[in-house]
Amino acid sequence: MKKIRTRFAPSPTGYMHIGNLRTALFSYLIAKHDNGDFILRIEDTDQNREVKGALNFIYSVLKDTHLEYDEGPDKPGKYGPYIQSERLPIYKEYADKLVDLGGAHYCFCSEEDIQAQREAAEKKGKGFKFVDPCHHISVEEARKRIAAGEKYVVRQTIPAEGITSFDDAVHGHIEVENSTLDEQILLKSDGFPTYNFANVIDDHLMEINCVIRGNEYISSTPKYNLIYKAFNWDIPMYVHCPPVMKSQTQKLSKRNGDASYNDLIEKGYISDAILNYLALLGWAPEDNEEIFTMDELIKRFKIERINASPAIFDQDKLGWMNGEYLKRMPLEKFHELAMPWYKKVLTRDVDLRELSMLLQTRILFFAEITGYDKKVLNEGAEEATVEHVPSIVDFIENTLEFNPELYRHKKMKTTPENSLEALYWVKERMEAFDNYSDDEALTQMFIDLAAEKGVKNGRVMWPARVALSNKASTPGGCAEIAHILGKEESLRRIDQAIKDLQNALNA
RNA sequence: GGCUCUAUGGUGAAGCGGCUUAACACAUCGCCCUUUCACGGCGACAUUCACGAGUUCGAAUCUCGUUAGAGUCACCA
Repeated sequence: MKKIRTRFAPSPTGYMHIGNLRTALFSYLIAKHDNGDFILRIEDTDQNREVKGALNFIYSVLKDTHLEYDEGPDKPGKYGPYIQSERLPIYKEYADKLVDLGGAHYCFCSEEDIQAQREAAEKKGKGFKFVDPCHHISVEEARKRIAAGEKYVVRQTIPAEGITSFDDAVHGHIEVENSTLDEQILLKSDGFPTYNFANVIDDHLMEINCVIRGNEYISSTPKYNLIYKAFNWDIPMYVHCPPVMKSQTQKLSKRNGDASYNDLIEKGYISDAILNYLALLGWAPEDNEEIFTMDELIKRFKIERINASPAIFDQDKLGWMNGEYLKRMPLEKFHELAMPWYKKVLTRDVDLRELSMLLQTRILFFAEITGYDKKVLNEGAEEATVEHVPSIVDFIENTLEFNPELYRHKKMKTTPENSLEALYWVKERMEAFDNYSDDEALTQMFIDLAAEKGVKNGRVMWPARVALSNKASTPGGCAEIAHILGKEESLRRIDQAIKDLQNALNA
């Protein structure tokens, strides 16, 4: 069998859609599974949509996701150039050839003409299908008019009758009647090809023999096949991937402000985790494993196991997977990644390594350190509401608002009253204690204290933790927090808590 | 509206005609561990595969229809 060649062909829009990235991943995996080539091609045939810097953006995303391509604009191969706007003469040449072969014709209709036809049809309440009057202009005459400077487009010629079919690796055999196909424009009046034409020409010229793309191209695939046939070229294998949805009825989209790859990175998700999660959207391995390295994915990925139905993007599961990646990495690595996030919210001189140790098993993604905005789509509501999730470590930097009710805990058997008593004990012990960087010694100190007073651990530890944080839940218990805060600050907070509690109880 | 695709729990999904009284994972809810939260451990969570016919000794699995959703019908990709 010939070496498999797949391609990823994004438009430079400056935005990496999750569904798009997933298509790139699948293309990469399919190629590499069989030791094939993965090509990057830039589809920039619409000059109106040019976005500056978008090219570098694509390179950088592919780089940090480790989707390494064998050929691309910045990695020349023998099929270049890999940017469509640099291939204009090629498309012109093949368009003319296709006209000669009877697969296309020149058309001189203006957009206004067509628009008028469409409106007339709509008025009558009929479905519109453009019937091109230029069909009957002979090639010779058309070329004369073109030579004379008339504006024109090249339009695909579709046989009036017959059926065009193709086989899709995920959807099976698909048949369409030619009469339902539109005679789409192949070469625009500005001399640029449309996507519909350029992708066929390029795929053939670049010897792409396995085309992996989104589901939305299924309906135009028969038209592409007609072009392949007119040229008498080999038809590639097709793999049409189901869409990635945000809900049953809505696609994930930029317009709705849905998460893109970059948004996820900005929230502190790990790129490996994102890719791992994406692989599982619409694809399933043979066994029950879910956490895979890229190499494992390459080994296991089989086209037959791509699911045909749409997949809903589940933030919760992504979060879980990201958490798994965080837990599995060495503490050193976690600490290094967490550092920039700490810097955004913590200026106090505290033991950040200790903090990393506590956070590694507790956070799902790094933005939990700084706090973040979360979009909540309520049942039936059109607009998502934005909720701010506070930082998980906010109590370290700032003294949070005092609330005596936090001291009341049924299971710990604590009340504001007996907490005040416990805090006197705690204050005395902590003043006499010095080894704040030793978690075990610190914990032992609390345990001994409880034992001496003849109470359960919780009776002294719960009040201590609340006094140190003013929070119902914190990463780590009183010993860890005292460690992080250090002796001086810890004592300051205990004193403050005692004062606050006294005031509250007197009032 | 025409054409095309899809349909297993809240989510991702396994299942490919009998081994299924439907795996596994996320979420949720219990319980245990425990100085809170988390981690970890244990357990609960679809009598049923959108619905209706049909084929078959036997169907989530095959066929047809219905319904629902999505895609497409641009000088966008």
